[in-house]
Amino acid sequence: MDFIRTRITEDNATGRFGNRVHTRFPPEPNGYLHLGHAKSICLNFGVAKEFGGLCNLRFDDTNPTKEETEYVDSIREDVHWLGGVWDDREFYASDYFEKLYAYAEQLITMGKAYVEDLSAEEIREYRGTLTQPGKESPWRNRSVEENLDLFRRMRAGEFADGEKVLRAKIDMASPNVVMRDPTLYRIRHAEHHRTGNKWCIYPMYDYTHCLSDSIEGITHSLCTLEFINNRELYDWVLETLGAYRPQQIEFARLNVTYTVLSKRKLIQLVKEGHVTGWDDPRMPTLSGMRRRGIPPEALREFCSRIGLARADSTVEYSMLEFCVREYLNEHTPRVMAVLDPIKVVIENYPEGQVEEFDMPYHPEDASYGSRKVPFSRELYIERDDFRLEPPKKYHRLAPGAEVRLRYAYFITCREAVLDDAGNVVELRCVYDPESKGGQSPDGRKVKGTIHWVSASHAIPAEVRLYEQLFAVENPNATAEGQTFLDYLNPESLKKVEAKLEPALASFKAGDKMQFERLGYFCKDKDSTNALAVFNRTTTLRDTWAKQEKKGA
RNA sequence: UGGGAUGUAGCCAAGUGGUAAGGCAACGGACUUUGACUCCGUCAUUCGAAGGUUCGAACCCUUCCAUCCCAGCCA
Repeated sequence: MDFIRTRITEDNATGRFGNRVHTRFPPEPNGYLHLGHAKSICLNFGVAKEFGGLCNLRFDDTNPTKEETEYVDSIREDVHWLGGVWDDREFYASDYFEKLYAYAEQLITMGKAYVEDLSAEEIREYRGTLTQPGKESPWRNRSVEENLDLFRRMRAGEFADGEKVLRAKIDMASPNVVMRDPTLYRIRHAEHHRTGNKWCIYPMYDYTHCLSDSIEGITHSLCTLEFINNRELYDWVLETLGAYRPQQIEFARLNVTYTVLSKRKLIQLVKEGHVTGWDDPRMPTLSGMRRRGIPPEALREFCSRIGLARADSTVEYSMLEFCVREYLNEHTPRVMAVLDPIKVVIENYPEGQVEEFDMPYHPEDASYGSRKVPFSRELYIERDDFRLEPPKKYHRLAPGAEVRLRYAYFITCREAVLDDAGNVVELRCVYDPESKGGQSPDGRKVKGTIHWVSASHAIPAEVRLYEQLFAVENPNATAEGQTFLDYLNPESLKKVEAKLEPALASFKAGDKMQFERLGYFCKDKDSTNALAVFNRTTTLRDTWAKQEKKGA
């Protein structure tokens, strides 16, 4: 059990929150959700479920200049997709603006907040530095009456953006910079995606978040480590207002190798066109991963496997890959596709003859059923499954070598036809009619089994082969004069024209399947009636490739 | 150089005074009509370092070192 669940268990044992467990997932609708959010979603919704509690979905929309409804729609969809259930508890910080305002007046009345006339730059200067205390503003000791009047006029729109702010009166000498009279409200004459033009003053995060948690009766407010300094202010606001106080607990945010998980960087990738959009299958966004074919179950498993702690950490991408393969291996039909076709002619197979083989969709799960796959004289096999000069231990096709065509026949390569440039353009083979189904009555063994597709029955498709978006483990660690964009992987997307077995025609966009011996794929929404498009979610583990590479 | 947080294997991560779980990766091997899957095995004499307390320390104490976060009218 991780430290957060341990803590909740303790709180329940002491009855601190009356055995209630109520969490919330509080995204700001200023971008799409990504893998880092998945950790938070799994945690918040997971904890609530495990302890018989509830988890709210709350949009932290206090900055009208950055937030858009497009983002709230995508967030709603992504959380739901990942398995978050919030019933009717979909809240918005902006729903609380009126209450927040009343609390602010209360703070002023208590002499705990004041209207500041200093400019942003002056405030910064007065704040001091990390090693030097700040100094008090000349406006810090205005009367309650004057503060109240000014604050009301701020709300009424009498002042321009930046002219005034409301600050908490705490301690300009605090070693915690967050406590040096933090800004509570700023003036923004901007349209808000939900409240329109009703407001021109907007509350800041520190002030809004704690009160929103309080209003919703949250028990455990889980957030990432960088907010640990803000906890003192979180507690201060609620305590001085005498409001119900949830417990904030911080955990380490997720980092993953070969990717970036910062909204700023992701938005840049989209806006500058380095990817096709937020849902580009190379993006670590939930929508991107969904389109890539990564199932939510795999993401949830990943989140539970990476654990939860307070130490900064970077999880290897292979961990995610493992979870994806683990799930897809069990839950996906097998099918045959040739991505880099080379033609095979079976010389002793009658011209015009077509046989159909019944092949199971899943070798270990009969409930997947089967489909018929046509076999004929001319086939396609994978270019990589043939070598003119096979290396040691290569047990696929080569001149003179015999191999099994999956679920069909044994074939032996008689001859490779080359073009002028020396490229293999066709393989002339013979088959053993006795080996129908893939076994020979004389009991002879063939080491290799390769996949294939009947040439005349094959349907064409575009297959998009993805690799890591970044070529280095940590794109955030930039050398002098470089940005993370300098580490983009030029090979991250390769499109190939593939040949598919006919049964693939019945798959729909979003369907996931394994192309035997190649990897897991997902039919893309870009598919048209004329051309199907598939995304490679991930390859299969390939120990042969690894072995061969090592030998080379 | 103020304050806060964190250091256990290549990567995550348990462990909270009784002699270093587990997963991923890696490496061997078995099986195999997917070189997949599955299965078996190997992988920390040592827990950031040095001292100290104790019969006994990754856990307690002291000092040191390293990394991360904070000086938005962002969240």
